[in-house]
Amino acid sequence: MKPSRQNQTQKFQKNSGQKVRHPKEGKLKNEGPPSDSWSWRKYGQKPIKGSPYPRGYYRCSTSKGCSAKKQVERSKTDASVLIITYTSSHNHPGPDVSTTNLTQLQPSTEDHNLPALLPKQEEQEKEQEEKQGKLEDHPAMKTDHEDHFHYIQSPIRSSQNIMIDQEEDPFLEKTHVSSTLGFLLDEEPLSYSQLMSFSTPKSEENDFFDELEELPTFSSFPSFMRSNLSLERIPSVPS
DNA sequence: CGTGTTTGACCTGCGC
DNA sequence: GCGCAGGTCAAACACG
Repeated sequence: MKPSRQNQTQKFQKNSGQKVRHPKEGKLKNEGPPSDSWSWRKYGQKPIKGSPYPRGYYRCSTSKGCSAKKQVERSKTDASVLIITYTSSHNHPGPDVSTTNLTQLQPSTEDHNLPALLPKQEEQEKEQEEKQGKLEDHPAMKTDHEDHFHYIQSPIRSSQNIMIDQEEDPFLEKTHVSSTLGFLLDEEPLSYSQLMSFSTPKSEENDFFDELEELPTFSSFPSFMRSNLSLERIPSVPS
């Protein structure tokens, strides 16, 4: 039982009837569209210690019973980078993939597709990681054992690297796969086409995506990565 | 009308 | 045992 909370909430809400600001504008500007075609409902936002940017909490609203969640936060080092962490898997088929524009990606089953990342990008990404100092600790990816996997996307212009991190892998020592991974696993049918369309119309970026297309995509990706948690770094172009 | 966003408070877990 | 940080909830408001 937690009655007090409701009381407080009500109180605070009633007292501050002006808390509501610009829902859509704010969110779009800050975090940008969820790069996936699923429907996400924001249910919370919290400032993270050590990070100047708050972290947003989203829940899959595509299906009522879906427990998929995702956390969106900006990289403290690169404000232009969005780090999206997916938790839990969708227990329902993807949204209308055909309706959305994910014509390129088609998960074999209903699962997810993993974009691949070029070797070059890996190098760049590594550099970035070093800068951030966070990736250094986490090998690009380890085997996931539960339900979280991170899908990181870095600024296209700098280096679009996708890496999955399993910080929660006490069992698996950090396997340095960073050099081999190049994938983006994710349950969300999102493709680079989406990314590029939303963040960089430049030829350079296109080039990058172009390369991605040539990549062996996620074929080398174990399904474990797409299982549950993914971290994704999305280049959010600051205005 | 329905969906989604915003926001402060509350709850839980972890570290010291 | 206490404090801190992170994560979640629920009501009101805005937009399509």
